[in-house]
Amino acid sequence: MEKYTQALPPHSPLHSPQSDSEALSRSPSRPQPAAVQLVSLPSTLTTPASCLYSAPQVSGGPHCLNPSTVSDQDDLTCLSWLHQRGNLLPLQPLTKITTLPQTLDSIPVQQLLSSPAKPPYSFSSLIFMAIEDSPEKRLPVKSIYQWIVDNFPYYKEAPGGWRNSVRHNLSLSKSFQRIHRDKSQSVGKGSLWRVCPEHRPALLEVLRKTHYCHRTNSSLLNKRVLLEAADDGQNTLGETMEISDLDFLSSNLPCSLTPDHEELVPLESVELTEVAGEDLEKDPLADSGYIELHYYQYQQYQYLVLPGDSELDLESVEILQLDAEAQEAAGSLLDLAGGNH
DNA sequence: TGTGCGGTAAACATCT
DNA sequence: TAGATGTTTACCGCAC
Repeated sequence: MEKYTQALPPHSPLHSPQSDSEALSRSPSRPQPAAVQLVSLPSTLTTPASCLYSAPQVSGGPHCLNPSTVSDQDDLTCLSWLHQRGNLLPLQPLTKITTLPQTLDSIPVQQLLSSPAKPPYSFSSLIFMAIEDSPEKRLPVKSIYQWIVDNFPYYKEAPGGWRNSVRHNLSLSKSFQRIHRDKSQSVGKGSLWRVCPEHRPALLEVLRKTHYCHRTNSSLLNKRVLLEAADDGQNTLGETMEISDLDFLSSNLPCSLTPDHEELVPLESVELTEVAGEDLEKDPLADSGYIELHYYQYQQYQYLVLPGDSELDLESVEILQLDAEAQEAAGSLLDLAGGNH
């Protein structure tokens, strides 16, 4: 069993409604008073699907989210969450994830991702992410293509017209600047493209909103459905459940199947070791302006446990994660977090 | 209904 | 010369 913790600023501008994304795996629900939420997160999927659940499990992953490490980030343009997630596919395999097969373990990842959905991100966002994900923060158009293909398999099989759209966006959008290559180092065709610094916050905002909109539109976020499924001893997706306390884990039902005969985590066999168990009684960060998230690993699933008195729901957590990353990327984490630092 | 935005297609020019 | 790259225009659908 592994445990991951990370502290996040609770009052970001994103902490409001919710966004979506990898969130597929963490279907949101409003927390009951003094409740602990548990979310099982399949973690066996490998790239690119793993990014759906990668936040806590990628090595060094949360560093960009942890305010304590902000100062370690010399590069304020860091979008290392792109690296942490591996990609932003979370929004893509929605249909796949929501229709988990009988036995997740027995289904090849490739099959799960056989027909990825079109990413909700605009081409501007895709280009932005691609460029930001590059070490030099500048890329030739060809590398932008490659990044998109690598991170969004949808485009691997999509007709070539999207490349035209990428070029169209690069040329048309004021958010991107063309940098003429030094002839001395001219290798290959074309110029390098970079993100126009003054438009970067706007791009981040668009990216965040895309995240948000997609999530709020997701049926996965329908708490009622989840609760009803729970009442039936079922878990709609094997992803989210809401419980009153941790005792539930050791005492409640064995896993049951969803109407789709999805295989769920056998809860009765889960042993959660709260490394810092007292945290659940009183969050030592309660007055610090941060909340602490507890991640547990059990077999192929991960569990996220929130303090019961937290006013955050899972969507908010998701939002916070993205937001914290985006804020840091923008170099304005402290400002957006309300100066709790 | 008008407007803005994003996606797509196409034509054309330029560059390697 | 071919293919990649860059620019521009036009059209469509959607959301507000």
